Amino acid sequence: MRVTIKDIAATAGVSATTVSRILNSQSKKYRISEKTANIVRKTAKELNYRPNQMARSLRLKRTHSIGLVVPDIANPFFAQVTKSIQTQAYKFGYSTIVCNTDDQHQLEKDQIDLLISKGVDGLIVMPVGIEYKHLESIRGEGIHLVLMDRVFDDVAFPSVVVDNYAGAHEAVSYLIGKGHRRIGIIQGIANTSTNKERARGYKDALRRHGLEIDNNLISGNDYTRENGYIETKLLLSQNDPVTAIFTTSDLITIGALEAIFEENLNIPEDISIVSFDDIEIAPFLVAPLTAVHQPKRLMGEMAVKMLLEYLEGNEENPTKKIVLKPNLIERASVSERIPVTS
Amino acid sequence: MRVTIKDIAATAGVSATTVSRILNSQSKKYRISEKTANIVRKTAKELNYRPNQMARSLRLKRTHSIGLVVPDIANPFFAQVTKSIQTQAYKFGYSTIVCNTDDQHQLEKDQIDLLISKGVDGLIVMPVGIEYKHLESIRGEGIHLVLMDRVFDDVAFPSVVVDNYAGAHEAVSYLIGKGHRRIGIIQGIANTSTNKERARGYKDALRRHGLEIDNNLISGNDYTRENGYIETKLLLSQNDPVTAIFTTSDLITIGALEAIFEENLNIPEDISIVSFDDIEIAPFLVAPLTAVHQPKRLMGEMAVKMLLEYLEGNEENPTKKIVLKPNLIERASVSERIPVTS
DNA sequence: TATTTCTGCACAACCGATTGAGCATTCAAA
DNA sequence: TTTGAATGCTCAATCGGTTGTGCAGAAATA
Repeated sequence: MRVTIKDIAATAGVSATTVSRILNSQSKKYRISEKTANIVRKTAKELNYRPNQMARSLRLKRTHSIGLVVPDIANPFFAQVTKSIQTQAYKFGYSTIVCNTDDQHQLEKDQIDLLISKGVDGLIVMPVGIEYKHLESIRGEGIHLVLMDRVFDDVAFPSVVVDNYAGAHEAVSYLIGKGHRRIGIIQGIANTSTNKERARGYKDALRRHGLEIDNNLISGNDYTRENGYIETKLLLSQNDPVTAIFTTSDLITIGALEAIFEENLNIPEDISIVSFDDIEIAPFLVAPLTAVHQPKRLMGEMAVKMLLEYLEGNEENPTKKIVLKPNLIERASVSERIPVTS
Repeated sequence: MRVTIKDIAATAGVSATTVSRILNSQSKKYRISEKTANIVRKTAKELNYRPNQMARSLRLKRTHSIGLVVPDIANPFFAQVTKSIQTQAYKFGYSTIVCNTDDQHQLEKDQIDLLISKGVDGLIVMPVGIEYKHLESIRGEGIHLVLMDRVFDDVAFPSVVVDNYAGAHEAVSYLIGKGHRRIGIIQGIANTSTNKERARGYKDALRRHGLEIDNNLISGNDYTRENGYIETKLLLSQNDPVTAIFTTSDLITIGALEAIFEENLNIPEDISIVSFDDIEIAPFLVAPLTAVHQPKRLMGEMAVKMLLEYLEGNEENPTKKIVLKPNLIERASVSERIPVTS
């Protein structure tokens, strides 16, 4: 049997109340003598006492844990954000329960329910991103959550995101600046905010430079390597193929690399790529990626800070939004082209 | 206020006991009429009841959550294992609380204490790996834990590991078979089981092929990219430099790649590499890595299965050990050499 | 000496679930 | 009609903490 506060009380010859107060540093407040306090602390140590957080949480209605809902922990982008969140939360005395949704809406709902059942004080969610009714109902119950990475157009949640539009715009403008005219895009999950913004950035950049938007060059529907592979294969097999691709995630890019090398093409000589995310390994890929860098650690830290401010009641604004600026990192996956006027 | 079992009892006009029994599918056992059961189930749904797991766990002494202690979630190897564990655990109705130790012993101890306080039913630990007193004392308290990846020589815990010796032996033998004679090794954290075994495999492979062990070629002390970078720089600057390096983790390898390209050397023409782990991205690095593949998903699944068997009392053997075979995946980071007889 | 004020601690309720024991009522058997 | 067994449900204790209130005895004041 694990040692409880009662065991300490018994061996120290005081009441459980007293033990509790001493161990919670409330001896002064409740006028408990230093002598008694010392005895209790000593026996607690001797018995190797470990407070039962379940009992504590039940009474206090605080678990000091947060739920983290993430599409895919094995994706390096999410892995890095997760680490940042976990580390930051721990610093403030919170532990993190991690759930994986595999970008499945139902799983997301189930996992969130589970987390709430477990009594998490709040949630950081990187949602699948198409539906949000469940999130609204949760907020309706007074449970704090902050969204990360993906948000929703028609409803405001507290959130930490990157300016995906600006990032994409910069990426595509960069390609245009390098002389590329036929630029493809491989999109992520349709209807997610990240994807919509990145696609919008892509189109606006083209338009701004007087280029036409060719729907044949707009492809893809998932942030996965598989999607990157397939769509690149297709893009490369077109009549007037692209000279550059804007891939909307590093995982997509990896699939693209696979396809490109399979076709015996070289990067950046035959085909240029600008990617999104800029995971740690991006510089060390076959083609060191020129990529839009997302400040993953910062994002995680801000999300935690924001959530904790809500939890501690220091944040008034119920839908605070933080938009971080991404920045383009130039490496070696883009070549200069002499534009061919068609 | 969140809706409790009492609320349901009140609106349904029955006792809390009855509600509890119905919602736990014990209506038959306790002879509760279908009529009552239906009413209760209906009102539970209507009130959007979510059981309070803390209360439940307090009473049942089961939280249905497991603690996962991992050195670095952002390391793709651990990220993949973590995902596998999380997914598998969820399948069996367990959630996973993830803690990061950054390979710091004190953090590991603290995090484990915290997890136990939170009432996890069991632990899967990838320990820093040098000290194990805290793990023994935990086991002494009757808390189940299974070790992964790293284990200890002089004390037996239930564990899931890979045959690091065999993997290393195969890797180095492969290099020798390709004609390499001056083969360096960049080690991970000293005194960890993984590192000791891999180093032993390295040495035995050399010896077996009649090669001398040159201590100048044995370097490194951490599974990080930084260590890979530094040690490779040093290896390359020796008088009679290596023609091949056995890097004991993919993260080390990435640092090595950095150093090698900085020196304007090519892989595999100038220098060959065999790595360890074989993370998902390994095929897409500047040099597609020939690497010892660890079955990450399998490892995670087995660890979960094993832990759950202990938890459910189906496993008698208190120190069951599972050793999985790694296998060498050939890609393009090793070249053939004509051995120079010195 | 009587009264008030501290000092130091304990009682008991509570958080939200689970569970062994028990209590009416109904129905069948004797 | 009485006894016994089902039937259908409730009581109250429990898990391990936390907390408002209260109660002695000692010290201070009158």
